[in-house]
Amino acid sequence: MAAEALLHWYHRTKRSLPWRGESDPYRIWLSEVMLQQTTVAAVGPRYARFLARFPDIGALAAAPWEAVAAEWAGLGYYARARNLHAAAQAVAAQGGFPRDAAGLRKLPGIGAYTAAAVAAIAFQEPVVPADGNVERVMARAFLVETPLPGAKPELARLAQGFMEQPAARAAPGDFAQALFDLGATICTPRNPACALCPWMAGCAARAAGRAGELPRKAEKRARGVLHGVHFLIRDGQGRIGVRARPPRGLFGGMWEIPGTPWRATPWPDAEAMPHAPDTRLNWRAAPGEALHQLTHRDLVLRLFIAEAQALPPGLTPLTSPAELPTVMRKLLGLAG
DNA sequence: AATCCGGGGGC
DNA sequence: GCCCCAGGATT
Repeated sequence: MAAEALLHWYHRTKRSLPWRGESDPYRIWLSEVMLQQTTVAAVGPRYARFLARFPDIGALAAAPWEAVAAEWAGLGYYARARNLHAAAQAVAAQGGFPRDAAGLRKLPGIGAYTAAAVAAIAFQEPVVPADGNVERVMARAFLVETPLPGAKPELARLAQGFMEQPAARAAPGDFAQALFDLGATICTPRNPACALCPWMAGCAARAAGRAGELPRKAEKRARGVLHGVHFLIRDGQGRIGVRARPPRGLFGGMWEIPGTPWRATPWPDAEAMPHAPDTRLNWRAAPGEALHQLTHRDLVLRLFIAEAQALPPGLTPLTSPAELPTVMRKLLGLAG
């Protein structure tokens, strides 16, 4: 496979994306973090909105956590926001971004992939970031039968091997993004459009008629169920009370409607009620349940509602439902 | 190496 | 319903 053929295809067909053509490492880094396990379509509007609110690394470093959390709400994987904030403060204290992948890798929230992506795209370091797209392209091009995630090191080595070609080494950022585009538009997980692929002639999986079967993946475990009961308090002004979740774990550091812990067995009302912020209020059950699917869990949440003159101590009035993670907005929907 | 950590879109 | 997404941290 010739790097030059891929680059030629890229320059002819590349997607127009908001972070393409940026050279500011802050903007490249932000796009890479937002795109972790998150689709291009979902990131697009959030990327612009985040930059409008935090236009540079100094603004992000100086912002309070609550502002960052509010901006990230709904995007998922909230540890990304916490690490983004911490990394911004570290970078600001250092006077700027580390200029190579090894230095970037030390920042919170930056792993092997993101370090390589930022180094290649922002600093033209001759490294190839191996994301899901790149792994898929390599598994097919070289007919790698080892299932993921075990095959990751081998696929990353195969990808890095392209940097031996002068055309790739001359444009590491374009080469990385060309691989992303190839995986996203041609070498797709299902029904790859091999006839349009610039690497069709050299692709081993294509020759074997097996492109659609690769990469192989280890079998996944079954999902579990978690049950919870939450308590919505409205004060005299119609405001609702929220509290911050612990900084680590599910929805870490995000606002939540107070409630029971989440556990595998359902909560009977009598057992849940002591977890109400004020057990003396007149709690009534909202109809139905909020169902929310996570990667490894199904959440089943019920809701009780009460009115109070003032919010109990420990609760904060919610400024806007948009500052809640999606699961909490779903729960709020039960209140009608 | 396995598990945890969100939400959305495609099929 | 299942799969996947410009993955990282923790154990």
